[in-house]
Amino acid sequence: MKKIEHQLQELLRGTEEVLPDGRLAAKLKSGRPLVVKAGFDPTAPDLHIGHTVLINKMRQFQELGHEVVFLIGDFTGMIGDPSGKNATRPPLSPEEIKSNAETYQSQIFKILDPQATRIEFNSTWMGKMDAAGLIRLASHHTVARMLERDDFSKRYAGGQPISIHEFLYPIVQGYDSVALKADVELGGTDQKFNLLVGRQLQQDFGQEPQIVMTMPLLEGLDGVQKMSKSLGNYVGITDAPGEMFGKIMSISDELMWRYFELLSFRQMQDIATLRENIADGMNPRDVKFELAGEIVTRFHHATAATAAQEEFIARFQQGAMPEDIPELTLSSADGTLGIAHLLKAAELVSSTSEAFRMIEQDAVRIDGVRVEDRSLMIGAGSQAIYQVGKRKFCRVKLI
RNA sequence: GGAGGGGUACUCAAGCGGCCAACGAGGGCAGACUGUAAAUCUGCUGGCUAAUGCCUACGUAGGUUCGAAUCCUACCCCCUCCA
Repeated sequence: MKKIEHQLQELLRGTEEVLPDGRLAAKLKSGRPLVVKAGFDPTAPDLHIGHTVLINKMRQFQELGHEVVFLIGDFTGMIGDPSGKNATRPPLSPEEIKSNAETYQSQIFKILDPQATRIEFNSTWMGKMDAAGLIRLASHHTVARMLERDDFSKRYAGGQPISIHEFLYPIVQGYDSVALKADVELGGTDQKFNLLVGRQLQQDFGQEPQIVMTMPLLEGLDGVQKMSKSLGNYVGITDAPGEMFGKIMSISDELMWRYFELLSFRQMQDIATLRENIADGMNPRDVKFELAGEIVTRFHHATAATAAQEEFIARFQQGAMPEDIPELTLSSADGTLGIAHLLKAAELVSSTSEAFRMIEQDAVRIDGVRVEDRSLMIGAGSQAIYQVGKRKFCRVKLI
């Protein structure tokens, strides 16, 4: 194992908070592999790269020789974590939980070493616990402490309902740490309260309390709001290489450094060097290529990354058409079709009204030539590439 | 159970009988600029139509009126205060 200082430096990279202060070094000094736990609520089966910030941290622990436990909260999934939400969340069915958990596993091994990762389900111990046991467990925490949690207190003050079972979520999550004898628990900043409950329960159960490490929630492509599927500002880890590459290239130069810190496996020193290079006049775009390439390689292959970059250069720097343009054959009723209808049929626009707007805004091209006449009729037998804006293309054959 | 306030486009939020497909802001899209961006500037942002124009929309259902998002009635939902 590497030296303590070295381990610490790497482990602290990008972390939001490590509690309690200074205790991590002491744990590391014990010399034994630490049990590092991170729990996942099986609600969102499709991960985006924002979720991988945490998984990357797990990987670091793994590389340093610690025992990483990927805990799937199948039991807690039945409760539905209220963290960060101002409303009660509907619980999942056992079938949904099962299939989501499987999706998780297939996705995380793009980052974690499958051999060295321990996967646990908290139903293993929680499923066996009877009602009396749960009541006994619940006696370890108080309502007042529960209400310290921001979202609970807000809802309580705001007169919104809090179901009793929601109080059980942090308690069960905390008990997971007891069951696993966790040394460290990782989570997003929104998990801080739950993670701290784990410390308290461990102490009650006569264990040394775990170290709590929180990771920031990654900003989305817009650089402002948190990355989330519902906001559409995300990069999914199952996105196609070209799409993934393009999305990362679209982030601002400033945000790029944040992504380097939280998503790249490069050493911080390397990243500092890149910063210097840009200060010396290097094009930030080329550095962003490095980042995009690394991410695409991680979730696909190095060859896919190279291809994505070449395509990107061809398309945006040289204005070439993309290679994989969808093809479509349309038939016309009377041998001719209005441009607006054609664009709508090709799903390049959502309505003919939108098609007209796009034409008026100089956004429509046929084989690279701008369309200016909104009443343009396309004759049967023609074949051309239709383009709306910079990104939407379709090769349409009209018969 | 009682009293009051409110439900408007993707979101927030004006309008309070005709000039309203509905001010403004955010978001989104497009164009210019660029490094692909970001920032900035400009435009667009219900549907149908070659076009004049037509149709559908302001919680729901009716009504008054030449004419309603705006007035009336009933209903549904949300919020605040009291019990």
